[in-house]
Amino acid sequence: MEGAPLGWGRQEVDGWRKGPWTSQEDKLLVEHVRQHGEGRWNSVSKLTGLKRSGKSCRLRWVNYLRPDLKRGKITPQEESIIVQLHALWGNRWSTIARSLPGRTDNEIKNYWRTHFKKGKPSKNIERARARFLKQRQEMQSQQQQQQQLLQLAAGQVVAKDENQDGGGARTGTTADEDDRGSAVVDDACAAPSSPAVAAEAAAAGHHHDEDLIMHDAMDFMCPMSCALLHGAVHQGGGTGSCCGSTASDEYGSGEEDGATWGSLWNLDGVVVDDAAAAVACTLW
DNA sequence: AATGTAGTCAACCGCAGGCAT
DNA sequence: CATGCCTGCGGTTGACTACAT
Repeated sequence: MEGAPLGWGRQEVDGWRKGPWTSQEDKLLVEHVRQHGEGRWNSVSKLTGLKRSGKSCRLRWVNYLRPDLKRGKITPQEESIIVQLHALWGNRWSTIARSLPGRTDNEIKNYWRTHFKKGKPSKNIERARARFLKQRQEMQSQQQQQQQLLQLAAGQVVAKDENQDGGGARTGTTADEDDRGSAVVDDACAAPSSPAVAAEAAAAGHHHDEDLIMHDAMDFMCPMSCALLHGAVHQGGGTGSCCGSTASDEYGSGEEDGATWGSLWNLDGVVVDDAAAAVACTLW
């Protein structure tokens, strides 16, 4: 803290430039990525003459230069998503960022720190969070009930099957499926949107835990996600009224929100693959 | 108008995991 | 199998800006 200015005051350390990037450096980096693509960051300095470490180049690209970055303030909708996903995933900023196209983990991290870390969250956020937790609780108890019913039903089916030729009835599957409770949901999900995708996911094991988490998240966000997903997944179907409410019911003005959510949940995103989309809708 | 304070953003650091050798 | 390198992630820091006093 004494002597020479710390941090960005230092212009060069061990031959590497540090501190704020100049537009010239940005240019070089952008040009490099355009020619060689992302990755191999350590070769950037060799190929471009840029006196920046690979790490620094990557960071600059990811957080600032990437063309698909969304500029501007975090919207209330994005804020809600951040809160919900943070409740689920904690400080896994990059994971959260994947659910917010155009936003970087750094941005989200900063946003969280400044808005929620020490201060009190906005009313909007508190409401969102409370609702999320409540619904999650309700869903869990519902699933438990469902499970019990299924177990009862399974018992009956098994009894019947003893007389018939099994036929691979779903309800007669192994205990490990039953104890997950979500097996039924998964199965139901596969039907409406993309059986192939869902089947593939199921076959691959497909991060089952994360899927469950996504069930929760999508469950909560259903008012928004369903409307969109019906548009996106069942393209043109348009009758997506799986929920009582619409995206705009609770989250502000309709058209604008629709657009926002459209971009938020665009299908390039990691989160809303077909299977997850189906999950969200079947839950409602 | 000047100063202090809080908020925001960009960038760095250290660590961990994955992959090639 | 061990080692080293590269990449990605989360935490932290410092500069800048906006707002309040």
